Amino acid sequence: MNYSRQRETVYNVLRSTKDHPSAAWIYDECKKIIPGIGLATVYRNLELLVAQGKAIKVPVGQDQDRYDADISLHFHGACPICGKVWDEEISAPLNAALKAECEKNNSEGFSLTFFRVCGDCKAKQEQ
Amino acid sequence: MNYSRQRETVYNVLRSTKDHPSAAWIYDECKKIIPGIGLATVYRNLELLVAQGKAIKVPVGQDQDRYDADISLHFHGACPICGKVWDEEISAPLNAALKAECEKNNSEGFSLTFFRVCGDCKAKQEQ
DNA sequence: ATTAAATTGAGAATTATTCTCATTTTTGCT
DNA sequence: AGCAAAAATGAGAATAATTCTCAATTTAAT
Repeated sequence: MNYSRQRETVYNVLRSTKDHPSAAWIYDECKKIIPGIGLATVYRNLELLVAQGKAIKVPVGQDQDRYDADISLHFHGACPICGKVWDEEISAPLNAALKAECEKNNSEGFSLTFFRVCGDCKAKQEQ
Repeated sequence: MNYSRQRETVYNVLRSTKDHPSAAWIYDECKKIIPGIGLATVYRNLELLVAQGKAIKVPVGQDQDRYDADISLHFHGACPICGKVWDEEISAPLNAALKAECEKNNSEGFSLTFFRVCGDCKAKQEQ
């Protein structure tokens, strides 16, 4: 695999945030750095990063996929309305139990997501 | 909300399987019972069933969403290649810890999915 | 420098899902 | 049974995220 400035930029942009961004957001950020970058290039390199284990795709059952450069064992909260994704703190015992389970059944990985309406969407509902 | 044969059929088809089918598969099965049923009707009623809490959407980060009429507390395995979804057995302690966590942070629900290449895809890889 | 392999950008193509709207079905009421 | 309002449908158009194609450019080894 050869070096490319585009790939490096996609990775840097993804690493720059904890917001679990969508491909479209990453594309917009990359354009600020490499104005001529193509959307397909962003998708291509995100897919590569995931295949290489340098990023994960966070499935939330919304229209757009979310990406995360944090590949450590951690968990997500997601708003079922707007699709926003955040890191969710869970108890140490649960953390340990999950880690053990994952090792026991030798999964490549797992995804644990709690669904909860986020503050913004709750405010809009109450209007 | 009024009764409709289409809605009942969508629900019955979904309940008839443990395969976590896609909307397209459900549509094909429904057509065997109501040949003239429309695809939009299937989507509409799946969405309704989810909103009513009679089914869940299983996000697996693949192209198509998967649905499940089993709304009990349980967990999934998913193949990252073909998107197949199955029910995954986990240990009682983990089960209890998850239940507690969910109640503690009063989430509407959560999704726990282990990723593992399925037998079919593994066989294809080795060819 | 040269060349083969890898990567890109542009836009077309694909595909899952949602939307629109005229028509049909359901249901409460008489 | 007959009627009207509300709900639901089917068909196909519209939307939107993602993938594909391919000629042109860039990378990296010789």
